[in-house]
Amino acid sequence: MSTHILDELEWRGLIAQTTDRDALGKDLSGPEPLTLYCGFDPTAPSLHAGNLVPLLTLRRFQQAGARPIVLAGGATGMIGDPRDQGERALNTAEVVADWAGRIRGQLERFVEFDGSPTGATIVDNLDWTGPQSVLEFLRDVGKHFSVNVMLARETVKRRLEGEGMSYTEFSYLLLQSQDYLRLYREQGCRLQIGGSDQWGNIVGGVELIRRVEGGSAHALTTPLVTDSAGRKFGKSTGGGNIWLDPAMTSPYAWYQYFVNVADADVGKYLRLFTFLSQEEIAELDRDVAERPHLRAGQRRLAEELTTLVHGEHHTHQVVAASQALFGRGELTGLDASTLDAAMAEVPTTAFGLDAPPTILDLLCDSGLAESRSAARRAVKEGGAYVNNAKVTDEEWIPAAADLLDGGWLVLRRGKRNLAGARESGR
RNA sequence: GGCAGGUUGCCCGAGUGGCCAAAGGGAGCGGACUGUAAAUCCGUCGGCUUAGCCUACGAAGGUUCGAAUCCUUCACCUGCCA
Repeated sequence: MSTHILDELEWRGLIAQTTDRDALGKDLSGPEPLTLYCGFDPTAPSLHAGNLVPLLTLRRFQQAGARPIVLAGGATGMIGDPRDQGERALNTAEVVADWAGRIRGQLERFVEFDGSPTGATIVDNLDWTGPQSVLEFLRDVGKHFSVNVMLARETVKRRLEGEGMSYTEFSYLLLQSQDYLRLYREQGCRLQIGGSDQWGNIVGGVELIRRVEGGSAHALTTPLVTDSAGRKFGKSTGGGNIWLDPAMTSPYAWYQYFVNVADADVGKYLRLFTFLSQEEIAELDRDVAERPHLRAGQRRLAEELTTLVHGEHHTHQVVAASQALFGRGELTGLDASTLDAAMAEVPTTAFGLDAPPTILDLLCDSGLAESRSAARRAVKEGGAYVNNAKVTDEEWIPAAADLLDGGWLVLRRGKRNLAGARESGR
């Protein structure tokens, strides 16, 4: 099984680069489970869909008999990995700590902590980086890095050609390299994986391990996922990232994002993000090619990913909600419990009929519109609906007769952005 | 430390005294067409108590009836020189 993991990953399109592949394959099929790690920096309060690529790869390795370590970057998140868009604004220690805690909670859900030889471990690099003194760091780690080599790195070169970069960000490589060295020493970690933008940082650790310990460690990166139009995966909905945190991206919105994946991308995404077998995926590929209007691939992809992130219960609710609410059919036939369940998956707001809100208020309060101007625009453009009926008057207010079972109004902006508003009496 | 150039809306980028909430492009959003797809087309795209007002062109002052545009100081970036 474990000898095939690399072939499996290759088939799924999950390998961007690796260090000596044969050596890695050999280590993976040794008698002991290979220990590997992947780090995630808290640059936001939640992981986003793109983070799933390396994270699920970690899980695939675990299923293939390796032992995963997930690392929350409480320390590295304070510094910021250099990126092309320019110098990052530093977040306060409190914010980073808070985010690191949230992300840690999310990370824990994707690998098994069963205490077995392949049971996962979770660590935070702040635990060892925090207490370290600058002098220790400079002597023990810094001494092994050549500035000449660091300057030759692609990200660094691009930044130097542009707006430059601070010493702080320049040092990021050393921190991540040190993490790898630590885990190599203390946990026998021999492989680090990450997104393809992490290649340089990972290899930095590989070289540090060779210099300091004379040991050999591996690097493997997953590709940056883009859609067929070249857009970064997970970025195109709602003007930003789609997040794992259900408070930031509702399970319904999450499901809808995947249901809407373009035909040209479904096959690729099924390989990258699901644990379906090659046979199952081949069959879905055929369905997409022969009966595209059924969207079988998209539906399966959306279901798999919703279950993975939000659990089976939410998947059922979200699928039911989509069927109940999406058809543009009559909503008056739905009973209160169906509506309650559907509305639990989307943002909601409450109101009272004694002081009825206008359509603008409802759109804003429910989060369907970011501002009153945006709400006005939605109405003007014919993209605002209540109970599947288009609302064209900015002054529209709900009447008792508009309420569905359970006191609900189903609000919609555009084709697929849903929210609920509930009459709360009083 | 000196000299030169730069800092514009989510991003890129035009704009050198009024016609500038700021050209153009991209992204986003809404609509049409479809299959909740792609491509294409149309519209929209700072905020608000929306025929009006407020906030905005690195920051703070100043000149002017009027400033993104002129002046001063500051901050940051880039390049050349030391």
